[in-house]
Parts: sequence; structure tokens; C-alpha cells
Amino acid sequence: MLNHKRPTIDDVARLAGLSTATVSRFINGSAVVSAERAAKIKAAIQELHYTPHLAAQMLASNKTRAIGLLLPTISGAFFAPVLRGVETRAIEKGYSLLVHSTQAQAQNAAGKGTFKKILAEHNTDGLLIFAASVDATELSRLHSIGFPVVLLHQASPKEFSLPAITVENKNGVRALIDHLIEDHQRRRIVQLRGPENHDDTYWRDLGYRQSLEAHGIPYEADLIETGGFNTEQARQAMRRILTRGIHFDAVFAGDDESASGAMMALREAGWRIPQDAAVVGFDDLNLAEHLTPPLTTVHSPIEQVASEAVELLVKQIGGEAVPAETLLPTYLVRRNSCGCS
Amino acid sequence: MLNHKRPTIDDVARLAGLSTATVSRFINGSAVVSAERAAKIKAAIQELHYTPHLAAQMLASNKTRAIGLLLPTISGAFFAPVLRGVETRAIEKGYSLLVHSTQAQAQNAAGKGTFKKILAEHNTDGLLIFAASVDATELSRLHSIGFPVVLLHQASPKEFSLPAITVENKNGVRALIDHLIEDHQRRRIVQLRGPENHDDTYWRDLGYRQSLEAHGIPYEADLIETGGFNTEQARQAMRRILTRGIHFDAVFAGDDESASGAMMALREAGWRIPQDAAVVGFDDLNLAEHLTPPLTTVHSPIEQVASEAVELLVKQIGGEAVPAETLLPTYLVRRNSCGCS
DNA sequence: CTGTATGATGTAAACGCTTACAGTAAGCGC
DNA sequence: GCGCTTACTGTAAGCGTTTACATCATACAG
Repeated sequence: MLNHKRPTIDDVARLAGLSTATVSRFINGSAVVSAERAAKIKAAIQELHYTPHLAAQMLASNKTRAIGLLLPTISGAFFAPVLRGVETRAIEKGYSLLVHSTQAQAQNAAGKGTFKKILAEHNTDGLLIFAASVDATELSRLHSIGFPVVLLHQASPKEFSLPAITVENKNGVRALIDHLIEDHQRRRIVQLRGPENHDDTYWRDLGYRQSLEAHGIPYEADLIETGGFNTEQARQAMRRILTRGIHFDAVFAGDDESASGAMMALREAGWRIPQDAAVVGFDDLNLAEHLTPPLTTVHSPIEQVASEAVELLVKQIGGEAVPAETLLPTYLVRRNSCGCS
Repeated sequence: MLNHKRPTIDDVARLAGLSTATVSRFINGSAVVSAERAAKIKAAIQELHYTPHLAAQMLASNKTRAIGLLLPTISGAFFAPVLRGVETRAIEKGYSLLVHSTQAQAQNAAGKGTFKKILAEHNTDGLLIFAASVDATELSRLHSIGFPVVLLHQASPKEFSLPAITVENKNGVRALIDHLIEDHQRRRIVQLRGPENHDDTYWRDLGYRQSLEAHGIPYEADLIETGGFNTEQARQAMRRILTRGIHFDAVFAGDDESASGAMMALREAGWRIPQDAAVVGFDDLNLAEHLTPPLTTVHSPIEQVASEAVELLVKQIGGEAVPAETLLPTYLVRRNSCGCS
């Protein structure tokens, strides 16, 4: 395929009149090399356009200098910040990034287990696992072989402990619903829940319940639907709610993308936001600010979760201990969709 | 780090009472192995939980089974479909995906050239290069060594030919502006241009000019600003336009994200869309439909470009010839922001 | 029965690097 | 001058695969 046979470390060593060991040490900075020879090596590398063969480095050093990111699916506005956070920090730490969406794989005939072959042990030094992308069995296996792993937006299984990082879902939602109740006198608040296999769903629901309870408002099953953290699903969920003909004066959409869907459904039905119903989300994605009216939501440091996760992973790879659970703070962002001005 | 020393192909061979060559052939299906021994090998692999060491395979076979995706930056709603398209098709083809944002790298002290080390020749079998992520020198080098490359949303340099794939920018914009002029009688149409180093910018501008010209409308520099294919930049660009106090009755925002920013600026200034000014975008991202009013735009098959690009790359890797230029069709999507109902 | 394909398997040499180990030269205290 | 560090540098043995080549049955034509 390639025209030129690529230069190897031997070529560089020969041209510089030195041994491969010295060249290797210079390249990796793994030992001091005299200035004079360093210059020669540098020149030789330049001249030959030499780049180390990573596979060879991996094989010899038994390190891949790569981390894997496992996602359930790549879609929605949510994953851009995740990816950006992971990528930036990974590069910074000198790792390259292998991305794998487990959903694409599941649809594929090659099918389940593929990701193991592609990402697992041999190919990465560690794995970043996003909520709902890997099943418990596999997690358990990874844990049992002591493979470095960090869970994102997902709690560690009870049976064993894997470091997990996510945001303050419960308190964030608590503040959000409190605001709706206390500052805008809303009492019948629809909740569009996220996917059932998602930990964020659980905690957000808990925050919702706690806020209601604190204000003496009963939890009503009629006001609950599944929005799936997804615009289209949320839109349909909202339509179902509307069909029920029940009274409500606010909607907590689960996340911002769902809020967008909920708004559409409401508007289709002629509702005014926030007069007829306040709508609030969670995440504070870029789009939140651009909705009409601008969305009141909870700011979630998604990108920071991602880069912090890389940090934790790299620490683990280096053999350091890391906290079992990391929770990044969230805070309420008041815009207009709740009735604030 | 890992508890168990992992089994090698030798272990498998020993357990099965065969040679490593036979095991290797069985694993890769690179030659026929008698049914009897195949069974033995399979059993041995199972028993040992053997998985091939990819670095070793790469080194020995000189293939990585990985492709690299180079992006200028990972942000905005635009990259999610790109990534999804690439990822899905890559897996399908049996390749893993290395993602690298060249901007993150540029900011990094380690600095320029890093990506070469991480992604280039040795680590991937081919590269997908998104507009503006790699400079001409590097492209030229890749071309000169015959390394498989596909350019996305970027034309091939004139000096040499690299396969490129993008969408019908010019005709798409042409249809869009024609619509504004012919169906909505707009004649003073602001254009928010994309980044200057971006080919899409050039072609979209050309479509804009051609449409004006065809309708006998002069091209006015006053109506042009740089939106940078970016919400915030576009918002500010729009504000500058408003400050000029010039008359206009429509805005072609360059892309959908810019359209969102333009809408915000217009609304801030008390303009009604589309009555006071029509606003149109390009791409037809998810968000287009969710803006208020829903955005008239040009549908661009972003995900398809991405997956087609993988297809082209894999063909090249396999030694097949591929077309120098691929243009995927776009079409006008009329929603309300232009005045349609 | 010999000669020759044919098919399945084994042997061992790469692949390009890292790194343990073994020098070697220079500096220093005495 | 001697021995002991200190500071580099070189030699060569892996790392776990693939694969060209050799080998060895077996089958089949003549």
C-alpha cells in the first residue's frame, strides 16, 4: 500500500551513529541522554520523518497509551460535551481515545461481545463506561481482573465497587422543583422520566419526590410519563399527558432535550409557556438557552464529569487509588420557561 | 496491574497439542484447519479465556484494523451525527475508531504534530479528515506516502488528488435563496459566512451569489458578516448587522447553529421572525425543527456523508480505487422561519 | 510402483520496539 | 594512583503474533 517502507528506530540509530537503546531512551525520555547525542537523534528523526510504531511500543512495553470510551449510543446534544471533555483530557494526559458505541454493535450481526475484542484489555489501558452501555456480567469480569474502569453517570454495582462519577442529580432537581413550587406556586408538576436503566433517572425522580413531599404535595402517578431523555420520545409522552385531559401547571421534562420535545407538544396544543405551564429541564445544554422561551434548568457540568473521569482513570492506570464515588455539583439556572423574567 | 498473566497463543497451542501457526490460522481463518483440530483449538481458547493481543497482531501483520477521525473541534450539534455515522459504519466494517480533535492538541503544550504521533500511519490503516483539521503540508505528506485518506467537507488540494466527500452546498443554498426571493419576495438578504478556511463556506457563498445574480439583485458587502457556523459568533455577528442600521428582510445564517444565534439576536432587538426578517439555515440538524419558529433550512445528509466516507476509506485500504469527489444531494426543507406556514 | 499434485501442519524468522544487564569513561576523595 | 561513584551508552533478549517455507501424508494418474 505505502510507497516507502517506513523508517524504524534502527534506521534512526544508524543515521545518528548510536544504539537503538539510546534512541529509545531519548524518545521516551526514560533516561538522560547527553545533549550532543540528543541533537543528533533529533536531526536523524527529522531527516527520516520517523515516527515510532505504536504497536511495537505497545507490545514491548505492555502499555497501550489508549483509553476506551463506551457509549450506549452517540446521539443528542448530550454526547458532544462528553466527548469533548474526554478527548481533551485524554490527549493532555498523552492517551489516545478509542470510541465505541455499544448500541451500534448490538444491532450489528457480528453482535454482542464485539466490543470486548475491540476495546477490552489488550487494546486500552482502561475503560470509561457510560451509563447503560455495558451489562453487569461484563462489569463484573472487568472488576475481577482488576482492569481500570470508571463509570460515568452510573452508580457502581452493589456486589463490588467500581469508581463512579456523576452529577448531583437529586439536589439539583430538588432545587428546581422547589423553585417551581415556592417561587411560582406550581403544584401539579408533570415529570417525564428518563430511561429506566439509567441511574440519573432514579436520582432525579427522588429529588422530585422529596421536593413534593417537603411541600406536602402528593406524588401522583397520573402526572408521570417516560420521556427517555430524548426529544421525540418526550414529545410523544407529553402528547399522551395532554390526551389524559388532567390538570397540570408545570412540566419537569427529565432533561433539556426532553424539555424541547415537551415544549413542542405543548405549543402544538396551544398552551403558552410559562403562563399555562412552566417547563423546566436538566443539564443546561447549549440548546437550553436557545429555546423559546429560554429554558430554566439545572446546570450540569457534563464536560467536567468527562474530563474528571479521564483523570480518575489515568490515576488508576498509574496504580493510584481513587475515590469510589465522585459527585459534581449542579445548580439552578433560572431563565424564562419557569415564569422568571 | 492485572491479576492474571494473560494467556498467549502459545498457551493455546500447547493445550491443544498443536503449533501456533495452526492456531493462528484458525483464529484468522487464513487457511483451512481440519475440523477435528479446530474443535480442539476452540476448546483450548474457551478454557484459557484467550484473546489475541492486538498490538502483537498489528506488529506482525502490519495492519491496525483501526481508522482515525480527525476533527478540528468537537462541539456543536454538528459532530454528533458525524461521529455516529463514522462509528457505526466503522464497526460494521470491523474497524475500531480513534478520535482526535486537532484543536485540543493545538492548545496543548505538547502542541502541534501530536496527532501525527497518535494517529498517523502506524496507528491506523487510514484517516478521515474533517475540514480544517489538518494543514496542507501534512495532507501532502500523507498523499506522498500513499496513505489512505478521505476528506470530509473539504475539497482536495489542487496540487494532488485526495478523495473528498461533501454535500451539495451550492445547489442547496441556491434553492434556499431562490425560495426566499421567489416565494417570499425577499431581496435584501443578510449572509452570515462560515469560517474562512472551510470549503463549505465557499460553496455556500457561491450559491448565495448565483441566486442573487439570477434574480438581478446586487451582492452587497454590507449584508455580509462572519457567523462562523457557530451560535455565539452568529449572535454577535447579527448584532453587528443590526447596529449598522441597514435595511434587510432575510437572513441566511450559514448553518443551523448560526441561525439559532441569529434568531436570538433578532429577537433581542424586537424583530419578529419571519415577518420582519425571514431566517434560514443549512444542515437540518435536529435543533432546526425545535427552534421557534421552526427553521427553514437545507437538509444535509451529514451522517450519510460520514458513513460513506468510511466506506471509501475502507475501499482504499483494501487497495480499491475510489472516486476523487463524492457529492451527496441536499434538499430544501420548508418550515416556518421563512414565512411558509 | 513411481512420480506428482494436493492439503494440512509445523518451524522459525521476522515485525519494531523496550529494557535488564553489562559495560565504559570521567570525576572525586584519599 | 586506586577504588568508588556517577552518568551515560551499548548489547541483546524478549513482547505475542503472522507467514514464507519446509515437511509430510495422502491420493491419484500412468
